[in-house]
This record gives sequence, C-alpha cells and structure tokens, in this order.
Amino acid sequence: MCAAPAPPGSAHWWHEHGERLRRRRPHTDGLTLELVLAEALALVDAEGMDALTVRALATRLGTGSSTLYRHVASRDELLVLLVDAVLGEVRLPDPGLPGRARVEQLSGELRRVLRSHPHVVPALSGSPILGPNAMRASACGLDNLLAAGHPPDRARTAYLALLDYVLGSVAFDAATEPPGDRGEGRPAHERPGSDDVFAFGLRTFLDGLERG
Amino acid sequence: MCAAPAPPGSAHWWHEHGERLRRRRPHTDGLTLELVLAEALALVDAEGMDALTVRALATRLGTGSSTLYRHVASRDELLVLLVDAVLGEVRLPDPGLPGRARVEQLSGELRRVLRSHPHVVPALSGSPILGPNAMRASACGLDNLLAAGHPPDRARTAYLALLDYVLGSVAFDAATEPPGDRGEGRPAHERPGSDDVFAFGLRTFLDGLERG
DNA sequence: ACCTGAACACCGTTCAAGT
DNA sequence: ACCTGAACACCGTTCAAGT
Repeated sequence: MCAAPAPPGSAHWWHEHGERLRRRRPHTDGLTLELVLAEALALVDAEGMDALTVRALATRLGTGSSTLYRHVASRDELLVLLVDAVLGEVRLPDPGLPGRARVEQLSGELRRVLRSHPHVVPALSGSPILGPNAMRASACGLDNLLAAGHPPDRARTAYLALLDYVLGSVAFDAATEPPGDRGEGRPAHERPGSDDVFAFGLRTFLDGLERG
Repeated sequence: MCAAPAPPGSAHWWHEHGERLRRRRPHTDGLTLELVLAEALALVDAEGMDALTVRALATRLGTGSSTLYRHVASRDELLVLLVDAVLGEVRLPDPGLPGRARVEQLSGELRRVLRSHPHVVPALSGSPILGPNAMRASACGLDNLLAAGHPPDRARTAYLALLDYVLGSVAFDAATEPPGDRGEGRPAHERPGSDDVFAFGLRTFLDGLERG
C-alpha cells in the first residue's frame, strides 16, 4: 500500500522531505544536500537552467552522477529544492513598519531576490511553491495585509492576487513587449522600464485595495 | 558575417520566420508547419510538456524525427511557435463595448485560453512573447486602455503591469497556496478559488487605475 | 532536389559489483 | 553498509546515403 510516490513540491512531499532530513546520518564523503544545492545554484546562475544536468553538477562536485541520487531522488526534486533555497534569501520587512509599507517592501524584496537568479524563475511555474522558505514569506505576506487593516477573507484573496502579480512581473519581465514599436527606427515612445512598470502596478493595486 | 542565428522568439527571429513562410514551397509529403503545430499541441494537451519530444511528435505524424527539422529548426523553435499558436485562440472583445469592459473581457479571455492549455503555460516564461498572435492581442490590450481614457504613457505602463498580472495568475495558479492551512484537518477558512482571486485582483487593479 | 535511416553526443536513472 | 562504474533507455540533432 501507499506505493504512490508524492510528487516533488507537493505538501505531502515536503512533509516526507522534512522527515528524511531529520532522519539523515552523515555521509562518509563530505557531501551534503546543502552543498549540492549551493553548487547547483552557482551552476544555474552561471550557465543557465539547461546547463544544470545531473552529470555536470556531479562533475563540479567531484563525483559521479549516481552519487547525487543519495541526496536527491530526481532532477525534479533538485529543482523544487533549488526554488525554495532561492526563496530563503528573502529578508522579511521590519515588523515596526506600517502594513502597507511592509507589503511594498516584501513585494520588492521578493522581486529583487528572484531577479538576482533569473534562470531559476521559469522553474517557479513548474510545481507548487510550498517549501519552508516559501511558507515563511507567505505567512509574512498575509500578516502584512491583515496589519494594513483588511479583514481575513479579503486579506487572503488580496495576498494571492498580489503574489500572482509579483511573480508574473518577474517571470514575464523580458517576455512582454509593448505594442507600437514595430518600425525599424527608434520607438516614438520611450519603453517604460520594468522597474517602473512593477512599481506602478504595485501602487495601483494597493490603491485599489485601500479605496475599494 | 551575420553568422549569429537569431534566438527563437526574438523580434529578429520572428522577422526571419515571416520571410521563411513567404518563401516556402509545398513539400512532397503533405506535412505542413500548421499540421506539425496542431499535432504538437494535441500531444502536449494530452500528455504534458515532457511528452513533447521530437521523436514522439514525428511518430504521431507518421514520419521520422529528422523530417520535422524541415519545418522547424529546433525544439525551442517549436515551443515558441506553439505558444503563439495558442495565443491565436484568443478572441478580441467587441469594439463597441466601453474601454473598461473590453479590458476585463480580453483579460478573462486570455486567461481562459491559457488555462485550456495548462501544459503550455510554463513555456511562456522561457522566451519573449512577440509572435503575430501575441502582438495582435497586445495591440488590442493597449487600445482598450487608451479607450478607457488613459493618456498614452500611462496606458502603456498599465498595460504591461496588467499583462504581468494576468499571465502570473495563470502561471502560478496552482503554484501558490495561502498560508494558515498547515493542520491536517480541514482548513479553518475556505480557500478562495482561483477564479475569485483573479476577478478580485483584476477589479482591484482597475479600480486603482481609475481613481489613481 | 528532396527526403530520411542510422549515427553522434548527449541525457536521467538504475543496479550489480566493488569496498 | 555504503558507494559508484558501467549500463540502460532514452533524448535533440546531424548528415551521408538513398531516391
């Protein structure tokens, strides 16, 4: 029974992953999951997601590919863990700030961190984002909206919509181009920078949220 | 000179692709790019993006994998073309409607189309979205905001922010989970459905845009 | 000229054989 | 028990050989 393996990134998988970490004993070689993830992130940052092959990662770590399977069950698992590792770089805002300022700060910080690892971003849309670092940021995001004075149901819905916007602005940053610049010459209008677009969208959403 | 191949999905690549289409003569077998893309979409919809291998697609089309390279230069090109093919399903809103209603309708339609091909969505964040069908929808999206009474610069910025939100809401739909449901029992609060989240976020953004 | 089978250089993953 | 080289079943892509 219970032969179905939990899909990497699912809540069930994260639960089992936590138990696995608690149970683990040190390997005879010095290799740890943390080292594997750090090297994987360095590889992805330097050469892009396609360069993150199990074999290339193993070579960088000075072993064979089969050795990595003692730390990670599959390449998919590696990607899920990599995403949460990146989210671990997010610094939560000062709790002393007012609600809206905290919302703006956390949104900007999430965007900053993800843009500092651009090749990891496409991996965000593959599987659910439920790792411990994701949950930590997530709880903070909801708290901020509650602190800004929104009732719980409204705060929860607003939180999800805002998260979609922040992640979308990172993922589709260079992917979206305004229409009207079809000619060969320089465009008639300055194309708005992605930082300006992000700030405008965030401000507009929060304005709508306050006054709605 | 000019040996650098344009990366699939770039404006330059799309330009060359258009010329390639204009120049093409019929192949001796009945196979066309349109047929290749239709079969690729059927395969992705049925079995997911990982199942879209050049070999599997060729088999479904009754040929060998090398034959597909007469229609598409690489698997990456195939994905770029597939994304624009999906965007071709977007129906533009009735021009007789008022600006804001058109914005809401086009946003909802884009979301509907992408959610009907969920396995294609992750491919959106890989490369720029500059195909003819993307540009057609894009031009409409900007027009709608102009028609809603926003000055050009503001309309352009708002259009980009709104697009990030719509794409984000599709791409991170199942990927985002609200905090607070950590217990094993049923959650204390009903989790807001993604349709509700989307509608709320869209309304909130447009409210902020009107009153800002 | 057009087409394509067979080959090349990979890939993720497994597992029997080593220590 | 722990580890890993070598193998398995793929993959995208190319190109010489066929028509």
